[in-house]
Amino acid sequence: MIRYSRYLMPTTKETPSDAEVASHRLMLRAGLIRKVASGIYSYLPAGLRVLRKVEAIIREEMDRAGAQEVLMPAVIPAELWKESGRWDAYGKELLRFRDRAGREFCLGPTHEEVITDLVRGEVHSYRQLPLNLYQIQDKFRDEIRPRFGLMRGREFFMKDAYSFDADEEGAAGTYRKMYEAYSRIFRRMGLDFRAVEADTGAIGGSSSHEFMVIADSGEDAIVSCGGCEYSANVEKAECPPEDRDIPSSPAPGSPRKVSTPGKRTIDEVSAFLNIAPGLLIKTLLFETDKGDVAVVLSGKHEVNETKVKNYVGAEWLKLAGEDRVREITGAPSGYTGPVGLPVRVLADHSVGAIVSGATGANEQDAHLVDVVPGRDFQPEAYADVRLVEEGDRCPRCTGNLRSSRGIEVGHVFRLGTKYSRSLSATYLDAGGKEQLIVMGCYGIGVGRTAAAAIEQHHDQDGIRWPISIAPFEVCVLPVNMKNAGLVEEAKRVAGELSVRGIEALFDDRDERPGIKFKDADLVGIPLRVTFGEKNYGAGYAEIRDRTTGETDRVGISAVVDRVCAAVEEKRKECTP
RNA sequence: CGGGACGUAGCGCAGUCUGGUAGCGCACUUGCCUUGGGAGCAAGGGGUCGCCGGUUCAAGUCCGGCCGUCCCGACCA
Repeated sequence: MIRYSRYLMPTTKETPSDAEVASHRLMLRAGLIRKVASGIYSYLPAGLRVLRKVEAIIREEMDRAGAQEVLMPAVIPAELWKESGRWDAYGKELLRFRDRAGREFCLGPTHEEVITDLVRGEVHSYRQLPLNLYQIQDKFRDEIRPRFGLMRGREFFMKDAYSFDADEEGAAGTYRKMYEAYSRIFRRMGLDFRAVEADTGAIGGSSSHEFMVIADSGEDAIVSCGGCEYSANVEKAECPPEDRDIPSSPAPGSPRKVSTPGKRTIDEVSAFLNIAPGLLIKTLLFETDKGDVAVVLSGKHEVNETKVKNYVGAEWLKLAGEDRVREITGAPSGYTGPVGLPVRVLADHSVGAIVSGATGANEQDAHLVDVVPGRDFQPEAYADVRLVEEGDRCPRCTGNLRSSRGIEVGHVFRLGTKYSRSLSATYLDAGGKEQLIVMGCYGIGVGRTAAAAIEQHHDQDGIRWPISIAPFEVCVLPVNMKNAGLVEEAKRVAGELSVRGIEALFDDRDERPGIKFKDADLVGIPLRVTFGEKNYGAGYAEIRDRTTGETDRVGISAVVDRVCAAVEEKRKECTP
């Protein structure tokens, strides 16, 4: 039993001005965290309790799935990162520094290098595989823009696991196991989530899923099918070739140039020429480390830069600036077209659906009409490079895609041999032949998961923690501290609850009842036992459910049993 | 890094335009009062006005530079 009067949980009535989203605001107001610097926080006692509970659930499920916990250092020598090639590739997010002797180090943003170094030193035989190691540890990423409190911090707790298998088949099995463990973990935290297909980004590897907690405040856009299980991050979501929904025959001859003074955007050109946006061939120029690329797609769609980047195989890519557009096309942006363009042209499938369209003339105030893809310009390929849209047909079935927003709380990757190759992690197979270890990696943001839970579980009064990760399960609240008998009785109940394995907060502060009620709601303790004077005089106390607001008047002798039953019930709701 | 905003007591803000003794609410301390949804009365404590420089008799206020913070974009657990 913890006494509130001695507990550092400084709640505030006022909202800190720099907190925008619910989880950030409520974590500050409930006295769970305090900011030290941008994206860097101290965890106060109750906040730490939440994190420890999240960690405990992760630990149990990782152990159940056969993983073993280790702990690696936050400080990592540069040599390992140079060996993997990421010292240069990872960019400014990697916080680097030197020790007194001038040796280079970084604070680990992720631990593929360290774990692979460990494993290559200890694992030499197929008999030692598979192996799955994880840790829950402080990470540092010098984020471009930290935001939303624990949602995107620079220093944060992450569970990161790394698996080592003899072959792809084994790795696929481990991946499935982790996928299932993750599903159990988030279900136990009472979260509404989806596992979505995702781009692999800087971590690399062959395939991956993100675990997204559905919330409007989420930073990621995802789509999911109403008819089947398909769901994906919009970065990744496939857009299969479309039917030619606007039948027409190609105009004979060649494109005609028309004057379009001052008309640069799709909407302007579409209105001016009276041509549907779907028949405009939008042309975007990109600069990449592999050279300039023009991407053409239907004017009704938007380009997906991740897909372009992956198709080109580029490390980086950016939309060409006004100056570069002029250099390449001889015209200001808004008049770019693929006809006669002196750079490689990549076409989205949607262009293949256009029999005859209009596009920029690479000349100020002019566009071309009667442009036939394949006749008037020849793209190097037709590929999927557009952004998915709500209502698109599902790539797996005949259903339609719905869009929503999500918070990425977990990410699982199949890494293949990316790191075992660069760091030479090998083993001898049964035939005595040297083989590369096949790896996977699996992350969960601990603080972010707690924040995501608040995003999904709060109301105007405060947090409504799922009991599995609440800082306390029950708040025992004597309304008047001057009434010695009442206080004694409340204290006895809080003590007995503790003895019966329930985490109770005893609000023994000499505050007015309103303040205590507000704080209990704000902090989000799932159950509250109230000892009021009238009820106490009649031999009763009250049990109130934070989520439903339901209140039961219960005889004092039955309170402990009733609370235990209610806690048990709530714990069950958080069982997968 | 590009765009926008902000920095005055622990928190929320006013004062800055138009230079002239630094204010309000909450919180905090003490006393009284009150005890079922952030009460009331009274008396207090708490500030290098983000930092450095400049203009001026005089700078929170005007000018210059720097630092920090938040929001929108590209990156990620």
